[in-house]
Amino acid sequence: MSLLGAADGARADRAAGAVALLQAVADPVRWAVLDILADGPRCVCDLQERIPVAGNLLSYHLKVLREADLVSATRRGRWIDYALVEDAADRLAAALPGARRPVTT
Amino acid sequence: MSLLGAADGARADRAAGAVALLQAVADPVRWAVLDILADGPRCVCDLQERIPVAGNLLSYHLKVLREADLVSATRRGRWIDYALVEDAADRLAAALPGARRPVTT
DNA sequence: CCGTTGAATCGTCCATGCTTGAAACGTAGG
DNA sequence: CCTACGTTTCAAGCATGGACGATTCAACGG
Repeated sequence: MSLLGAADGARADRAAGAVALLQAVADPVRWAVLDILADGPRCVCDLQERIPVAGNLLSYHLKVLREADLVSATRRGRWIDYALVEDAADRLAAALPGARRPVTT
Repeated sequence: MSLLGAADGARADRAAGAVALLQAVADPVRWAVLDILADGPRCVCDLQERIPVAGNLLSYHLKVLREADLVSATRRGRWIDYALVEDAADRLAAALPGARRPVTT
């Protein structure tokens, strides 16, 4: 029960996952990626022309988002399409402090 | 127009403030503080007994939250009460990527 | 095959933010 | 006043995450 006192069990359970999720979003590049993907799936090359950062750097941030289970990647020939995971928006909303519903890990 | 290409003006406008807000929340201590304050105002000593971190450290994180305009502090005698700013929840919800409404700075 | 393109991975460097300990500040009480 | 308490501020140390360059991988086209 990492941070909160033993009395706050339920709160502590939400905390770890919620913070991890928010940390994934709280970066300029990753926020931009998610905001673009909110409009629908995009291939990496498409993201790259809208977010002016080095290709390898974008790849790094996509990996972080993948490991947070916020986006999914599917190869389409030479390209790779990224899309928001279906419940991404819900999980993020639930991760905000004070949210009534728990974070689904 | 920091990150997003010139074509994404509106998105870029939201980005900076949104990320700043999310960065303030994406920390275990600050998340715990906000989650507790969501139930109502609390004095620092009250927060301190529910979040087992050093006093000065808690004070540091409270300052970050103050500077993000998420919480307000008012002195009551020897103690200082912290409370969520009224529109804190709305501002946070609006800061999530894909949110339809812009972030009010 | 071989070159090219889209994308991911690796190794390294650097800055930023969290943590810690000590000191300072404001308030109340004896 | 002088002390005690609650809280903040200051001056470090330290770790971690993000940036960069070079390399690797996978798919397609000639």
